Amino acid sequence: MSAKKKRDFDLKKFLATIGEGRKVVAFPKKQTIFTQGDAADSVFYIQAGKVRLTVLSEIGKEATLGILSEGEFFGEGGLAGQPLRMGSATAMTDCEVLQIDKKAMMLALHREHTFSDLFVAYLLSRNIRYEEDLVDQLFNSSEKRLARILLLLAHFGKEGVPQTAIPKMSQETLAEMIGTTRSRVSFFMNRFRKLGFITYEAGSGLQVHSSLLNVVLHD
Amino acid sequence: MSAKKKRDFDLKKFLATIGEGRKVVAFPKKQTIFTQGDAADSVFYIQAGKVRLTVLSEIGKEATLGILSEGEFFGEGGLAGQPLRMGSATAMTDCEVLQIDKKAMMLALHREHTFSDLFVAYLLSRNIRYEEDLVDQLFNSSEKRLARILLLLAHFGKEGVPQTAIPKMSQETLAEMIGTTRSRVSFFMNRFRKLGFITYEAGSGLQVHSSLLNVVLHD
DNA sequence: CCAATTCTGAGCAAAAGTGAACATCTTTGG
DNA sequence: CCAAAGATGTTCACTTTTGCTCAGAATTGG
Repeated sequence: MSAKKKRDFDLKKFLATIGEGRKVVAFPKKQTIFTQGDAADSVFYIQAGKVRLTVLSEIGKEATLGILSEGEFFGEGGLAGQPLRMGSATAMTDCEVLQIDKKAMMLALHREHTFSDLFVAYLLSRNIRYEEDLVDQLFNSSEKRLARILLLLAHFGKEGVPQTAIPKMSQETLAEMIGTTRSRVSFFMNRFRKLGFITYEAGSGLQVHSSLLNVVLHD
Repeated sequence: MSAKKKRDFDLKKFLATIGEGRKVVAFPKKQTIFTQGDAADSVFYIQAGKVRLTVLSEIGKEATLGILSEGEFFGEGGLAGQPLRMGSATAMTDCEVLQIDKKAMMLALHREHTFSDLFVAYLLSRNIRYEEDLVDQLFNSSEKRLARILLLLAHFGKEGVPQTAIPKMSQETLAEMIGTTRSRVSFFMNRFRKLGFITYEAGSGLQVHSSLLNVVLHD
């Protein structure tokens, strides 16, 4: 999308000028970037790779709040005054992230119009996504929620293209994202496969046939 | 809260200087402020009253996404490029809201550091709330979700004070907020009452005994 | 004040979802 | 290559939730 391209360009250009208070960090796949309870004194910006955000409940159940890609921020709660991380961030693939000190970030936001405009745009889009996720939870059954997540994952990064490949992730993770159990996910995945909405052989990549799977959502 | 006081003060002062492209509008209780599908060409800021945000599903089911009070923005989706309202906003009480044209809002954000800082702070806090709502949906049973919403509503506007009065609202609305049915809400409300966690006689105001109700959340 | 509307409390059968177990398959790291 | 760890497909006894329906308050608007 051209809007996204532009954002990336401007952001990278600008972020490079922050100077003090920022650093590029690489995380290998599966590495923890921060953990629930850590001090929240910096913000992250993904330059490459995918990051998974999770939360642990009091009784040790895990939920996945989102999977973020290149060009997205995370860990911004600290800017709003949250002293501690409310969840954890893990690298799903090898990642390169820009870590920006809270103080430097706030200065940059205050100093540079363009940057602040872009950050506002990012926050707005994030708001919209959370709102949609919430609406999905309020309205839909777990079967529909699974269908929706698969469709969203399939469109990852692509624009217009009827992209169908889905980032490798376990049924357990899918279950955590839609708030149900793994056995339920397995059940629906097999149903979708039998109906021809998705394709996969154990282990091989997952392919989503968007136009077909859409049927589930609007049944 | 002093942070909130400060924000209100600064915002009001600043918002007054926008001049063109803004106007104060009064809505009587129950009046619609905008409807899902309307053009999204302005943003609102609540000066007084409470506003309810709802979404209608394809099959006509309604969900309540939030109840906002003085000092909060809504309808900001348009700033992110959404051409139409994705939900509806209704005055729950008599309201006075500031309606700001999208264009004027964007100019103001771009022009005035302080304003942009405050708006970013608002968006961050909204993000956090949505995230919490989503986590709540992913983790908790409808009984716990109801307990949480009651606790949140009880703390409306007050700070520190063990406030217990809850804005008048039907069980139907509560059901819409937590994504369950009214009869379920009725069932749990009676349970909470029998256990002494809340107090209400049909029709009279609802009182929440926070410390007791908290037990439900952490059972 | 009354009629109409809206809210509430209940009950119940049917549907959806849970949690745990167990037997395969796959992947991964020596 | 093999053993261990991780995923997946399935089953099953329970729980929870839904979707009704009904009848009795309570509220609201003339």
